[in-house]
Amino acid sequence: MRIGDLAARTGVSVRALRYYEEQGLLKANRSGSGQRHYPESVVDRVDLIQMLYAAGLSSRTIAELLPCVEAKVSTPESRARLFAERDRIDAQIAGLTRTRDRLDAVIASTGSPASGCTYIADRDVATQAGRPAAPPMTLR
Amino acid sequence: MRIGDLAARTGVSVRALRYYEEQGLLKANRSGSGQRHYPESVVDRVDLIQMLYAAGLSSRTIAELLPCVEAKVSTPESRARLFAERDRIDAQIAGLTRTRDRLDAVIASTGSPASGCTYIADRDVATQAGRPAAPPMTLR
DNA sequence: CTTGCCTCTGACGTCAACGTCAGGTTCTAG
DNA sequence: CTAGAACCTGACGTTGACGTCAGAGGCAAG
Repeated sequence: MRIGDLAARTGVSVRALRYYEEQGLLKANRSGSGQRHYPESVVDRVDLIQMLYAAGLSSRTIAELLPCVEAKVSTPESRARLFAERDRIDAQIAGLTRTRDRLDAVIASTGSPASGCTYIADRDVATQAGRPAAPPMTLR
Repeated sequence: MRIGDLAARTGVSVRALRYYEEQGLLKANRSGSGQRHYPESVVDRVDLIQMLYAAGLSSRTIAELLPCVEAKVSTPESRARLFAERDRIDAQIAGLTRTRDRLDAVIASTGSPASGCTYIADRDVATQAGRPAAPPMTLR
C-alpha cells in the first residue's frame, strides 16, 4: 500500500501522513527507490491518531502514548500521561456538555415563537425532540 | 471596572480582552482619556466567550452567535448557525466519549498487572472506580 | 520509449489566538 | 508632586498541523 492509497483509505492527506512520520507517529517500509509502503494495519493506527488529534492531544503526547496503546507497554511516565489525558478528556466532555446545554437553552428561548423571538424557526426544530441524530462523526 | 480588573475576574489576559474587542465580541465604554471601562455584566459575557472558544468555535462564529445568545435576537442565518454548532458540539462529545473509552480500555489492559504490563500502577488507579473526579474545568 | 500519474525531499506559506515588546500617556498612593 | 503601576496603540513574534509549490525521480500502460 503506497501513501496515496493510505491517504484515500483514511481520508487523511498525503502531507499529513508524511508529517505524522516526521513526528514519529508512523513508520513506513521504504522500497529500494525510497517510496513508502504500508501494511494494512496502519489504517487503524492512522484512525487512532486522528481520534487523539481530535481530542486535542499534541503530536508529542500522541507519540508518548502510542507505544502504550499499541504495544501495551508502559513506563510510569506514559501511564501517568495516559491517566492525565483521560481525565482531561473527561473534563473536556463535561465542559462541552455544559456549553451544549447552554446553547440548547438559547435555542429554547429564542426558538419558541412565544418568547419575543424575531423570526420563527426556519429549520426542523422538531426533527425528534430538538436533537437530530448527530452527523456521522465530524469532530472538526 | 478597568481592563486589568476584568482580566483578574475572568482569568483571561488583558491582551485577550483587547483581542475580543477587536473581533467584535466585547464592547467597552471609554473614559475621556481612552481607557476601557466595563460594567459587571461583561464578566458573564467573557465567561461565555471562553466556553465557546473552548468548544472550538472561531471568533467569527462567536461574533455571529453572541447577539443571538444575549439579546435573544436571531436571524434565520444565526439560528441555523446555532443549530449547526449545537450539533457539531454533540458530535464532538460523541467522538470524545469514544476516545475516552478507548483510553479506558488501554488503561484497563496495560493497567492490570495480570496482562503483560511492564510496570504496575504508580498512581491511584482505584481512587473511586478508576475515574477520579475530573479537575475543576481545564478544557484547554 | 514516452506519456502521465505518483512519489520524493526540502522549504516557505497559512491561520487563529494570543504573547511580547516599544514608546508614550494616565491614574493613584504616599 | 512624583514614582510606580496600569493603560494605550501599533506591530512583530509564536505555535501546531498541516497546505502548497518547486524541482527531480519512479512506474505501469500503450
